[in-house]
Amino acid sequence: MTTSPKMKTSNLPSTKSPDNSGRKLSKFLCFAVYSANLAFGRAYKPILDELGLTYTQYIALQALSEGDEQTVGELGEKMFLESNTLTPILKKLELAGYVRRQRDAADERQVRVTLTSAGRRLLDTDPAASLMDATGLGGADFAEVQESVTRLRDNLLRATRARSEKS
Amino acid sequence: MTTSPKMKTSNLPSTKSPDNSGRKLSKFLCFAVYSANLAFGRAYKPILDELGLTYTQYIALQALSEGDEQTVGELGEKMFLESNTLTPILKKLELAGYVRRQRDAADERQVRVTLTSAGRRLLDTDPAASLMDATGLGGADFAEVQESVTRLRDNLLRATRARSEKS
DNA sequence: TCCAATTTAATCGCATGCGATATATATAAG
DNA sequence: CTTATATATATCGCATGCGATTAAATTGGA
Repeated sequence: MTTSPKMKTSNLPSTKSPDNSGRKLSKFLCFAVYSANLAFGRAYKPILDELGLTYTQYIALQALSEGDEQTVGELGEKMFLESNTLTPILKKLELAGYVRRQRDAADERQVRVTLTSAGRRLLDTDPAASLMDATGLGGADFAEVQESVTRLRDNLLRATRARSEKS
Repeated sequence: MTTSPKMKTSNLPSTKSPDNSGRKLSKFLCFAVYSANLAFGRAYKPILDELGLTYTQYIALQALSEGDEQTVGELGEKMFLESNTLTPILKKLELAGYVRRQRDAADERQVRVTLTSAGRRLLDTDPAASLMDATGLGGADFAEVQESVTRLRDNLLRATRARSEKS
């Protein structure tokens, strides 16, 4: 969260300032991302409801389609989540029949997760295809926004990691 | 969520296809936004922990700084949330002393919410100032990404709204 | 070999989001 | 005036995220 550097100086005092116009929510990049994420979830909802999936479950299936026999940890690296969040989600996907979970025989600590044929079939229908239009972005803009947001994410994670290592 | 149209055709069969390279998570705009939102939350966490605030509570305070005596509904329009989510958050902020909540005398259905002087003081310290660097974006890029993501959000919400009205 | 440190998942508690519903107030119809 | 409808907020249940802890398996060192 940040105000632009320019506004910052003109915005400092405010012990009594009734003028907070420089602090509008719309100026915050973090809020843009926060609310865009809510908007994506709402756009997906009607489609995923029909499939009995949640947004996160759907993303997990996509991540699982990248490779068979992934461990929970590997999946977590892709999704930026850990087992505390993933385990309950994967159990639900298993119960729904989209995923198979089993301990690795060579290392019983790990759990290997793989899409079932039902899971693969579901993704092959490309349920979210209709949402392309909803973004209002042409192919070029789409790729551009996708790339800037990804870079932003990686910058934030790198900075956060650096901070926590310093302490 | 979408694969690029080009890849889609080359990706259809997969009854046995081990090649799902066209379906990589990194190709999904929704995942970029999803994970960037997680990254923002993690970047804010150490700062907000010191203040005893959560990320959403912090955003709510920012929204409240835009005007005094906002109703829950008005705040919800800014944050894209409704009373089911906001009420518990506002009660916590009230308990923490950053916010005042009181029924509107003229219309007892509404609740007016206003920052206390403690709440205003907290925002005046600009706790998230240090995160500007973490974005890795210069002022120009910052504004540009902010604007594209906001437009994306508004497109999605408009499309979602249109769909739900048609049904 | 034996045992302490490490690694991987899973569990638990708390704070959102959100659909569905409940409650209280205000407004409109008759 | 009385009642039906509409509106604003709050409550409840479920599904994430996430810090803290636990449990089980593996690894490394004495």
